[in-house]
Amino acid sequence: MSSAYTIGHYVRTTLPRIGLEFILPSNPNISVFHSLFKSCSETKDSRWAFIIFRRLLESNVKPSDLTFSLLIKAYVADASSSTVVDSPNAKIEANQIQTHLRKSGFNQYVYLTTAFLDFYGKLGCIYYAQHLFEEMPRRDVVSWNALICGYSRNGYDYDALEVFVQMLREGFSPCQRTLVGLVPSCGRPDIIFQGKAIHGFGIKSGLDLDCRVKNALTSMYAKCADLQAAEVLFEEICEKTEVSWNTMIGAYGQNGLFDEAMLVFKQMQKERMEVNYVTIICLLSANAHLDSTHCYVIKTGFATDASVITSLVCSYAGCGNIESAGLLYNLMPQKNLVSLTAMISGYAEKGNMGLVVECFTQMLQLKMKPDAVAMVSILHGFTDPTFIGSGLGIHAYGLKTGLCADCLVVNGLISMYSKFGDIETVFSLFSEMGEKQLISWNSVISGCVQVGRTSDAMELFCQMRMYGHSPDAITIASLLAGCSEVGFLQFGERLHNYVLRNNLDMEDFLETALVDMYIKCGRLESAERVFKSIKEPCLATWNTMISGYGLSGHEHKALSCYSEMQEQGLKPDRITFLGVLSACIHGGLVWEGKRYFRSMREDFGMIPGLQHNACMVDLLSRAGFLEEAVIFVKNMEVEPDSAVWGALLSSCCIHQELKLGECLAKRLLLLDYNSGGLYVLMSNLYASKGRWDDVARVRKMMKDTGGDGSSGISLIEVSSLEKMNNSMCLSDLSLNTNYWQLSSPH
DNA sequence: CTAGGGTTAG
Repeated sequence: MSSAYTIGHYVRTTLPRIGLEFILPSNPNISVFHSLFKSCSETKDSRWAFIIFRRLLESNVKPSDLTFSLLIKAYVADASSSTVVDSPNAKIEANQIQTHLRKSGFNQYVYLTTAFLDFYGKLGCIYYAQHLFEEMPRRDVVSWNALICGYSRNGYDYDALEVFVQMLREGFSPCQRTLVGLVPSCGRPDIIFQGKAIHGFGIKSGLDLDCRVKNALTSMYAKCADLQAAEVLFEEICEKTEVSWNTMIGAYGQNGLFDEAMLVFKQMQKERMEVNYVTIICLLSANAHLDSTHCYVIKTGFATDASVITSLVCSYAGCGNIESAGLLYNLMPQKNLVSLTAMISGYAEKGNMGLVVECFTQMLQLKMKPDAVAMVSILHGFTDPTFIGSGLGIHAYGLKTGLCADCLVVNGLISMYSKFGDIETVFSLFSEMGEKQLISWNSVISGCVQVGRTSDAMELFCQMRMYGHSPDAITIASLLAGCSEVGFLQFGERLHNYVLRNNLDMEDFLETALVDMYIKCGRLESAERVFKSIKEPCLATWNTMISGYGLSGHEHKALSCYSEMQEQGLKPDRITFLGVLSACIHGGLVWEGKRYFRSMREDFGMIPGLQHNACMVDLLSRAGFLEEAVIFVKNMEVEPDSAVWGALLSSCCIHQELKLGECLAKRLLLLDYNSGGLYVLMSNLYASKGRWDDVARVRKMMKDTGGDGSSGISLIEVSSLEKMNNSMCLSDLSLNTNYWQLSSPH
């Protein structure tokens, strides 16, 4: 025994560098191989396990059941790290070992088949596990546990529950481990009811007294946002382990209670609990102060832990500090899919698609297998039609690899094609989807609104209700945006009512969408009412209200709204200034406009963009200061674009400045600005001077270039009434029919 | 048993 141990120890330290032949005696016996397998387990390195097994067969040594047990243990010990799980070899090797197991007849040992079953579950090969289980002539509680755990950890939550019921029916008595494997499957709002039943079962059987069962239950309730239940369970645990504490930190973090998470962490240290790497990961996901946590990681020596570094990369990338994320990522000796995906999503958020594509290439070079989440992160970056080529490429990659079968990926594709304006592809992707989740409906509805097909969005909304989905804040916000676009006030009001009656979470974007809808539909008072009801409007909502006042011709209200916003301690952004400046244009407030334009740079350090400059040109020229406007354009730091020249030109129309107008029109044509608007303006300009020949000439030019202006569309609300009523009677929006009759058409 | 990457809105 002692010599075997020595060999094992020797192997552990030197195996990777010297060949196996060097260590093996000429006539090795079985115990030598056993101790080699043991050392693989100890070092959590299964890379040599298969080679050793081959040598064993070559040496004509007959394996025993213990051989297989130790061999599979070597794999399972390594399976906790992701390397063996990601390795395609592990699956093939396990298959081969299993064949030998059958040949030698040792598969009659329940414990050996169960060990394989468990390993297949850990590798994610759940169908192999299932198959093995079905083939087993005899099973024990451990076999059932392994199958339940396999289903559970691979996301087959219903199957896990079903197997549990079957297990009870066949008269097996669950143990603590059964529940520990099963309970994580119930951490979903749709099956928390079953989770509570299991909890009850645990109480009745006394199995819930086990700390690990209680940990799992705590986490289950936290995942369903039932923090009270989680707290009660946590308190109930007599001997809390570090896992219990981590679970509670995670519970608060997942539900946005960051201060509470921090308190639990402090309490944990007070109780002299040992902080482990999962604690750090939980803290990071609970929005702990990034710099301090990073320091803490370095001081406590967790900086060598790959999972911790991965989490740090994710946190830095998530808060927009992609530089720090990149520095850390580059220092990682062993890159992994999660950290690289975090990098991709950071670059995508910043719109740096060059680097996104580079990361994707790196992913393939490093032989990582992109999964659905990685795909979605990449797709997310393709924000406009300039990326159609790369977007199609990624779509093709998804088709080839089978990743497009994942509805996550299809959702990503739907929103990408919406941004490309390719609504036909959106529809075909959507119709080919099997089970359509709420998020898929939302994606396609928002896609319709984005490309200006509001009536299709409404129709889809009806269908969505027919399929039994309840709209959420995002559905409503998308539809409200559609209402704003076509001025569909009554539908917008119904949506508002739906929000109020169903206590939908009044998130920032929903409030903003409501205010915007009322403004665009010409209901300033309603917009004001909604705005005043908001406790703490966010910057976007303030911006909407400011520009709304401007749009409605209340420039002074817009400006006082702007001051009020600053009194609330909010800092304006570029969009705020667009609202403020356009309000000045509407009111002809030249002096004020100039002041705000200056303030943008002097008080807030923002460099005015093209749009801000166009506003100034518009402001000056409309008010008749054409000469000053021209000087302003000449002094601009950025190259003027069509909007700037267009603003000048339209003022020439108002002030009948023919010569300047002609000069500007030429410039615009040189900019390749070939829009009907330009010809219409010029035609009007000539008409104002009575130069009818020129009018005819411009009109002909317009026809020749095919730019006959965009035809106007008039929308009357009543025309959509029927469609809307259809939608309403399917939803509980229509339950209140009185409202519908009482509200007079506006 | 606890844990890290993602989607719809803006």
